[in-house]
Amino acid sequence: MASTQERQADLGWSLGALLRGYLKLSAEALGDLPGGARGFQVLSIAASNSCGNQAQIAESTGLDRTVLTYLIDDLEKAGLVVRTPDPNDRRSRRVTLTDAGTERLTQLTSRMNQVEDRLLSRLPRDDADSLRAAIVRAAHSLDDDPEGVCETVDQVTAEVTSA
Amino acid sequence: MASTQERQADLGWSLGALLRGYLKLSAEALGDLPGGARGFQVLSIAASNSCGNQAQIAESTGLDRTVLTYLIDDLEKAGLVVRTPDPNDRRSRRVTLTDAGTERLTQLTSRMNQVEDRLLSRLPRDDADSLRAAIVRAAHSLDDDPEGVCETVDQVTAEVTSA
DNA sequence: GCAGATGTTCTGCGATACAGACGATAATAA
DNA sequence: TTATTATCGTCTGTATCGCAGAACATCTGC
Repeated sequence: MASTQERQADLGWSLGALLRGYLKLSAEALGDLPGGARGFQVLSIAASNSCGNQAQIAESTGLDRTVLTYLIDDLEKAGLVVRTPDPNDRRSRRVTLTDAGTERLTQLTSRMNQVEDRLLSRLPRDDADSLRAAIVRAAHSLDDDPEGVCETVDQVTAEVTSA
Repeated sequence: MASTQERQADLGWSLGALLRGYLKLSAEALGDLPGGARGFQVLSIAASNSCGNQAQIAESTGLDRTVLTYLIDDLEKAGLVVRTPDPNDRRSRRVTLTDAGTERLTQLTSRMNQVEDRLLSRLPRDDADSLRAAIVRAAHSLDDDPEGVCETVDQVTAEVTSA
């Protein structure tokens, strides 16, 4: 165990490098999906009925609400989602998948799982599986953070955004 | 072991969430360092005499060379680094730390290690240590990738960039 | 009803990635 | 040597994105 003093503080670099690799592979896998990896995230969230309105999608993805407006516009134009007014609160719009969106998401999820496998393909299989699970667990641990570590931050995108 | 079909393809979201958290905490820890987390990465690379010129720094950090020009300008103005022409190839500039830069980097590395600890502080200590090491290992595994998975990608930043 | 809060959209601004051009320099070929 | 090509750093122009703030509709609480 390296002590704090001895370590090189390269977790940030490592996360950035992994995310860059992920986004690069995603770009191929997602083809012309509006918004690329961001669009895929929005579809995934919309599919999990857990959150309907744009504010929640913005918080979950870390995207700015102003960008989300246009991203959802594009997904809607592509016929993958629809905005429907929430009957309980007409200020907010529920974003739900169309049939075409559901089908597209199913295809893309399979391809994105392959992307994840490829990203970690240099690691021993078991290591890759457990690392993947551990990363997901660590990310979820931030959600409960009372200090709100996981809120939207400007620059994640600037460094790691996908085209 | 979830099969590819059953998984949710949320590694990308998780990496983004972790990086957002990291960048948020970094912003506090780095104060007025030019370029924030990006500036810290440049200082770290300049300190490891391994790579001197800007092209190598750009490749390692995933930053665009045009942005790097201005970022290094700012670090130079702050008296933390100096650009010196490489005597062996006068096209390229070696970026080296000044004494003040070395001192600053030492302080900041300590603070950034604390940031990494805080980021994973919701996990059991041993899990956090091994996860951190595994992430760093996985990131380095991309470097050797013959397919060049780890090259500069636009959007990592858009999603995960630091302020 | 009224004041304040919230959800969405729009505008303006700054930061960033990217493509492309440029000049200086280096490496290679003729 | 000379000419061609490639590389490094810089600069310009364009598009995208995060963010602050305003506007509008709507909800909540008084």
